[in-house]
Amino acid sequence: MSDDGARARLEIPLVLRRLTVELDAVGGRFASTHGLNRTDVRALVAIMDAARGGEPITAGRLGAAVELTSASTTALLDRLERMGHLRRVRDPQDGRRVVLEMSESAMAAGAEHFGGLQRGLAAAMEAYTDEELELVSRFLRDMVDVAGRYARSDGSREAQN
Amino acid sequence: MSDDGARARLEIPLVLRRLTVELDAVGGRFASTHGLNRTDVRALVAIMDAARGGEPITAGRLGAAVELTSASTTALLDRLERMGHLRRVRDPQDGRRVVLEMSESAMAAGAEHFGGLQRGLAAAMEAYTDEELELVSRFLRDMVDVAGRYARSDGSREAQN
DNA sequence: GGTAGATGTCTCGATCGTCGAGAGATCTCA
DNA sequence: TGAGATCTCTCGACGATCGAGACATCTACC
Repeated sequence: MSDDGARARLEIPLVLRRLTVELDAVGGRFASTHGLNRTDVRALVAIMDAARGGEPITAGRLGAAVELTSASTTALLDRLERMGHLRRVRDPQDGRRVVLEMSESAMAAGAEHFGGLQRGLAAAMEAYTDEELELVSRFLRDMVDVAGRYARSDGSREAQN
Repeated sequence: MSDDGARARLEIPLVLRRLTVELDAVGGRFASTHGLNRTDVRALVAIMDAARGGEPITAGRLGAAVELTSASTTALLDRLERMGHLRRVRDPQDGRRVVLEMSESAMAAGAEHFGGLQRGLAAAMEAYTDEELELVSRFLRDMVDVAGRYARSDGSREAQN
């Protein structure tokens, strides 16, 4: 192994964590400029992700995603609905469920805030070739898999490969 | 641009966000297994980072790092100190300052929890060559720079290159 | 059909984290 | 030495979260 390779192996975990700190700070700034707290932002992200995936999320599943009790989830939704960031819609298929729809204004605010970051990332990626970006993308997906295993392992033993 | 390259350019921002979500979840699990909240974990990370850098952090600088008021920072430190995760030490050079030292037990708990993740990441990196990892590391540092600019830009205009 | 249990959301009261305002101690510099 | 700046802490208020439980709806079995 070359010295540079050894250095990269040590640095990458550190840089990954710094990256999460910085991206978290971007979210924090979005929160403060819109009068939201961190939980609210995490919830909006989860709702937007679900909407992008085609299947809007329900109140209960949102609570699980952001790790809140049902009482806290209700309060969270009250806040976001009162601010006009989402609508609660009764599921016609299952009258117990409440499905969540983000408002157009919330979508626009998100696009406005994170669009700049998105463009910055795109600009930085210009310095890389297609092949390099494919490699990076594959690497990042590997990291997501590893992190996902440790995030959800039960803690009684090491996460498995 | 090849199709795969175009796809990677679209995917990388998404994967980056998924990665932050997963790594955040790892931290959340650490929090819940140790009776901490997310702010506590962010604070411990900041304190540990500073300690690793050689210059232990002060109460005020920690508050700035985790974006809390001085009142909240005092309460945060009270919590962590009561749990035995840190010690407050008066700065002999400046009697107003309180420098923060993590306890050995907190360091050990962190190492135990995140060591598994670290080993998982190292194992995943085995599948890559030194040159590939150097590229990935460089790419991630670029992303940190971009994110850092957007995290700290004043919002009145786009962050500059 | 009807009933029992499971499921999803909400309400209520209590607790804890965060804030704004300001006090007290210490440092800096004229 | 004194005035202002800086750093941390205290106090009271507010808001986010929780646990327990109520209520409506769905599912499955008789």
